[in-house]
Amino acid sequence: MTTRLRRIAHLDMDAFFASIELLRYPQLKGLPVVIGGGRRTVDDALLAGGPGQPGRALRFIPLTDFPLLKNYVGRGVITTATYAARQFGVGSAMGMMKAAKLCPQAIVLPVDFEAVRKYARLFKSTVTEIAPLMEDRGIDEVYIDFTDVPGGQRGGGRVLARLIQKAIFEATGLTCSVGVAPNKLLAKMASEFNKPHGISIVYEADLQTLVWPLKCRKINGIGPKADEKLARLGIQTIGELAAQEKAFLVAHFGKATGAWMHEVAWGRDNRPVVTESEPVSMSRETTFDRDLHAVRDKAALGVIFTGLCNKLAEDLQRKGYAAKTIGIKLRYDDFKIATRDQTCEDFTADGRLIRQLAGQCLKRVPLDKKLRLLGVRASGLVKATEFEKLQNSAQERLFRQQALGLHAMETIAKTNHSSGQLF
DNA sequence: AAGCAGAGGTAAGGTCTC
DNA sequence: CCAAGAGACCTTACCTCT
Repeated sequence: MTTRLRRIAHLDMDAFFASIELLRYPQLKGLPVVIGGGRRTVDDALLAGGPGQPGRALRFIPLTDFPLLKNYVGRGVITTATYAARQFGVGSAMGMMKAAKLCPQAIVLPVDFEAVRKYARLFKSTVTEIAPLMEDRGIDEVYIDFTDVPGGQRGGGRVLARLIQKAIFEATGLTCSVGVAPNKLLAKMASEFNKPHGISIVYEADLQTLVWPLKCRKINGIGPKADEKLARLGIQTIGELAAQEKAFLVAHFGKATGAWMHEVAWGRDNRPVVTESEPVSMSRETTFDRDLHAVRDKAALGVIFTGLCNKLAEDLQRKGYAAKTIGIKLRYDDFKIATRDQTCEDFTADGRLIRQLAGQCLKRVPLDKKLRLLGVRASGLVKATEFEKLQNSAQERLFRQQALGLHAMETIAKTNHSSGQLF
């Protein structure tokens, strides 16, 4: 009996958001379609025409009635594009205006978050029914530990990958790509090898032939900045990265990052597949329709700021968390970002208190330039049940009640005082 | 009294990902 | 004026405590 090979799969849904729209509007199959545009509805953001309310019975809308990218106005970005649209160089995170220049004839649709969540639940529950050790990696991808799943070793994982791929298609009508490898790092790369609707199986011995020729940028964790720095050092491919002394990488990228780069270039990664995790922070942020001035647009900003705080408080309460640290984020018209944090004595999920703490942060940040974005963040989270336990412990209780009482009074006093001068 | 080392917390900025 | 929103994690600096 041979020992079992560690087999980790990475599963990535193909053009997830766009494919969901193609299920709803089959007449768009094969056409360039982009999904996105920020939080606005398509109707808000378009100059003229459109199919009306997305999500209605629109199967039979004539093609001429769909809104076109060339008519888009606003500040959004592309979330996903169909493969037909990608032919034109349009892709995720690209500004809508830039995309409109590349492919003006593309049809633009808003994200239907409800549908996306529904399909995400469906594909993930399909996966866990077959292979229970699944790690959630956002809305449209997961890692799966095949090692001990029946059939997970056959064909290096190909048999199980095909089974899961088929089950997902039957449950959702959507396709995905799967990579199976000895670890998460390689599995993630492998899932891209045969996109869309592909499977690729990678063994340790494939490192030099399949991985080393790839650009460093293909490593999950090496983004545009690190890639550019590597390029300046004359390092383009993962193989070239693997050829560097660890000490050299540490000297240029720091102790942690340098050592990590050396490891991943050699295909080494022992991170486990993690099925449960606690959130570290929650936030709400919004980009304004136009840049706002801290003094001139004081009233509008105040309304937005309070709204963000209240939404964040709702999020915390709905998910059952309280926060110890409240922070703000500003993006100025020149795209520079400023953040401020404030840690408080008690954990809170209260909109008024969050607004007050965030207001204090706002006083510590320069407000001379126009603002493009405003955000509020809660960190230092604790589960509300734990929070209540703390509150209910006999000695803590009295103290907390006194502190809360004082805080409430302070909050009212300070808010009344400061709301007039902030904006 | 001053200095140092290590741990741990807070704050600000930055990078990366989907 | 092309460049969203949400979240995780890293680095550096600074402070406090021991």
